[in-house]
Amino acid sequence: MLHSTYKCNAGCPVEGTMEVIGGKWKGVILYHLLEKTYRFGELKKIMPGITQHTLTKQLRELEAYDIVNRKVYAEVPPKVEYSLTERGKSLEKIILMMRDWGAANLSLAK
Amino acid sequence: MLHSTYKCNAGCPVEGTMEVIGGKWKGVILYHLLEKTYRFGELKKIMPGITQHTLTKQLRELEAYDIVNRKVYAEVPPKVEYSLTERGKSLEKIILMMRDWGAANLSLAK
DNA sequence: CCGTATCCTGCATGATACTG
DNA sequence: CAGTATCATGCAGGATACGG
Repeated sequence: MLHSTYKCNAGCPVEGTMEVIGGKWKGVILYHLLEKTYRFGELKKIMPGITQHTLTKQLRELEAYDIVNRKVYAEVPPKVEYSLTERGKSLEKIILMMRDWGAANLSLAK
Repeated sequence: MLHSTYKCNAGCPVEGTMEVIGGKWKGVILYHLLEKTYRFGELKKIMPGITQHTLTKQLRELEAYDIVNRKVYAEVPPKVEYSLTERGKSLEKIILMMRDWGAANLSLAK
């Protein structure tokens, strides 16, 4: 979700943040990682709709922005854990507010 | 930005909010409307990168979510003003936090 | 001035299969 | 288990032209 061809104006920081957390699944990923560290397979399990390919990509992008930390254990079978970096944790309020707003304003329940 | 085929889980409200404000320009639009009411042409002017087509579409989507209000003046030449609804204003904190986070964490300056 | 109508394109996301 | 490699696709967003 990179919009490199941006005519910058006063609203830019807002859009910049959108680019970081604006992927289709990034909000959910961050929301889960807020709670605890997760292994790759666990994330896949709690987000049944996402494919392996896409999950990997979104995690890599979050990693590139220094939002999530990727810890690889040199074991067999492999084990990879994802957690929030300090910068990632600084998004907590935003994520939680988005959750609350969504819960209050959208009829996602059923 | 509708993802109708969603496997819902705990993170859903977050994603729901993302769908509402997650368009490429919606963040900026909302950020500007936070400040004051704008006419269509004014919005276009302060967001030089967006096309008329896309601006119209994003505004219509925000309108559909009851985030912005569209007021048409029966004049010649036509005059259309966009403002935030109450629901739109309730997003203010989120938008401002996104702005602050972006300003603090991204090197968009210059 | 504020749109809508067409047409087009890139890229985010997905499906599927294979590997260290 | 946690990925890459390929290939496919839908749709958000853009270019352009026209209309009330």
